[in-house]
Amino acid sequence: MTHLVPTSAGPAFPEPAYIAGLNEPQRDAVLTTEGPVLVLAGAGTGKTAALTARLAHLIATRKAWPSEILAVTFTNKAAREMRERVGRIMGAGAEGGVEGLPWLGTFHSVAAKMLRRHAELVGLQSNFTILDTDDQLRLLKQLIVAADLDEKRWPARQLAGLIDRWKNRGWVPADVDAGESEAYANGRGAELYAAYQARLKAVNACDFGDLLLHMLVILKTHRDVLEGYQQRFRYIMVDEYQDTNSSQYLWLRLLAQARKNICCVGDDDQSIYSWRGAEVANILRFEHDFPGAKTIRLEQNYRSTPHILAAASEVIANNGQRLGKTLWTALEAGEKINVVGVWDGPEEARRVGDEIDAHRRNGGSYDDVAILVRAQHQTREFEDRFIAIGLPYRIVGGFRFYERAEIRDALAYLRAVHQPADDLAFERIVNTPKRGLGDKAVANIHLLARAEGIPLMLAAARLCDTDELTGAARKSLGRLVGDIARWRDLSNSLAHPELCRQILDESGYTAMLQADRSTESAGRLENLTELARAMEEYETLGAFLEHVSLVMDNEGNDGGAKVTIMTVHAAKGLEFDTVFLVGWEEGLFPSQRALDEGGTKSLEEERRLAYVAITRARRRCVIIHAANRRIYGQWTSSIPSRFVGELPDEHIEAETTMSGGESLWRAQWSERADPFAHLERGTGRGPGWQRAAALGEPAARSGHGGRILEVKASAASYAAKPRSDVAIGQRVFHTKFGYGTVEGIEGNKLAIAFEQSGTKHVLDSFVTPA
DNA sequence: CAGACATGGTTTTTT
DNA sequence: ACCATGTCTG
Repeated sequence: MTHLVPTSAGPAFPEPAYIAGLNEPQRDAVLTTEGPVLVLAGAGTGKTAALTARLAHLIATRKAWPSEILAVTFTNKAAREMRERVGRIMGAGAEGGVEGLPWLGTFHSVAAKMLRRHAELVGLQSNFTILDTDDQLRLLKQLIVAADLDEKRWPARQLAGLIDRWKNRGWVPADVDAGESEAYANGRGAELYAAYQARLKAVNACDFGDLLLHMLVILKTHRDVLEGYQQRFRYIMVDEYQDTNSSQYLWLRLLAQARKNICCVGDDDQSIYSWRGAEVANILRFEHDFPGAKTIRLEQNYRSTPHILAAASEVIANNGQRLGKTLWTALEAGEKINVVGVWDGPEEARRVGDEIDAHRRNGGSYDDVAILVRAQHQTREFEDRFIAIGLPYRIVGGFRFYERAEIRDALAYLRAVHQPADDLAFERIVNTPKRGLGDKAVANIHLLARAEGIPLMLAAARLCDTDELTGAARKSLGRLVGDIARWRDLSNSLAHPELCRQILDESGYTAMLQADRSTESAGRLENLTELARAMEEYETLGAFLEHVSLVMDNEGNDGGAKVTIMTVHAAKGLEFDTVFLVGWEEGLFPSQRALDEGGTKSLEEERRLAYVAITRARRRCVIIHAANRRIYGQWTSSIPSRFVGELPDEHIEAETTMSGGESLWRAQWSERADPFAHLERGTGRGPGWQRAAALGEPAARSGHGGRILEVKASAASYAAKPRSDVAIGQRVFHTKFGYGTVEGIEGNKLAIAFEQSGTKHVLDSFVTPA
């Protein structure tokens, strides 16, 4: 065991700039380079600053060459930010050269880099493909059918979820015990997992979980490889440690075992990803796992005003299992948190819109503002409203660039060219665009491939030499196989963006989109142009494909200032001057699902989510709850979130837009009384929304009933027959979207090309002939 | 093979 | 209510 003297005392030479700006605990985190260190960094306490300074410090003091440092993050964004900041501190020095670069990246990208070097140890070739969820599901579906299971009863999604969970725990198929296996298809879970792994190997591919799992297996079974990395990585740093899953944890522990210079940064109060395998226990257990570990707490918050910080702290204090921190700030008091009760969803959106307008009139920028929702579907309400009043916004998340069908098709072509054994890619493109190769032809290819144990591509080539296929199909398939071979040759001589364009043209894909005159096809063609352009930044086709499979983000920074609408999850790590926290109602936040099945554990995770949400705000935080909301098309009444009740009175300013309402509802939570107690004898139709619906029949309240009746009326009109006074080509006026031309009529739904806001589908009852 | 109809399932999201 | 997917039918 190596013994190195901890250097927690500062160096004798003048303090470098990267340390000068740090507070005491931050310094401690930077200078305690030896031995295991856990940095508990509360929200907004300068965690990234400390982490980057530490990395810079290790390099600047020559404790390690850059290439001897491993720094892992969870998202590409975090990795990018860290790289940039270290670059700024170090100047050109960090750019590489003889000293190499630090291994800085996401768990998955680092693991992929390692795995490409040792792929053969788990039966893969180093140019293996990394599958995304879509490919994964298609593959699983095939296996489910092959196993003679009803894919309705046992959906591929479920199996994918289970396998993912097992991989997150670091389990290979043999590790799955009967009890776990029982969860799928009467105990055939493990069997299908094994079949899936075999299939992946056969097509020289792995999924995301495999990147870590395969490396874990290699490190466990190949001492030389493990020792190589243990020697190489003198220092290991981990960001967002509370988000690590078991497999990542085991992987880290193996790598850190020899030198024990591991520094993990995280915040147990911000652990919000247990549903994808994160184990808060990893951070709670750190001191136990790494004996002699030093724990450093970063507690000075530089982000939020005292009211916001105090409110957030009070809410999170309701959780049981915590390492505990006391956040404080030197900032001025500022505004209290605004808690606003509104009538319904549309009013919530109106209110937020109005406040943002006011903010703007007072000289604020749209960029300062974020609206944080619990669930993605909540964004629609705001989108509708903001389009109507012309307020610029951006929605973060949702469908990503690389998940779009046309992009995935194009990538499949590239993959088929790059990696001939990529059966999933081949399958995807074999009849896209349509080239007369239907189920029968594809089944034939599969049959031969399976019989011979060869990739589909090869089977297809052989099939063309036989008489198995009829004339047209044979010719068509022959042409495709020939084309792919030709493109593969071309890939050696042609720049890959150009290759991409050529493939899209010659395969008929471009023509297919051009022939499609639907509203989306123009955008799809644009996306493909964008794809080819994006390829220019990568050295090789292989490098590009690796990037795509690991980096699924697409930050379009077009144009001017915009209000940001996103989920609380997506907002972790970000901060905004003004934050609107909307939909704070029981059943929505905390979510019904958390209330129904998770018990205290998932309720505490929801509370951490609330904590993350509040602590995104720098100066102004507005929390809104609505009394009525439309859930799956049904109008439902709801009561304010219990988290609203947990906000301390002295730090909030409550308000309601309903006559005499607010205090009544909030009071129930404030008194910590069971708000459902008086409902028990209600409809008794189960928890959540139904129960809440029984509360005081808000829809019947005088003065407000009118509005809800109005909405109900419009919902009723949905079923009515189409209007006779609108026709295709007619110019109409819509109260939200302005003037437009009718492009299509489906029942009482109209497709209208609006002059201001593009083509939308709207109900005919909302337009008048212009 | 395309287009009409039915079905089911809707928290959070990375990699 | 809405969307994506799967199945049936012409």
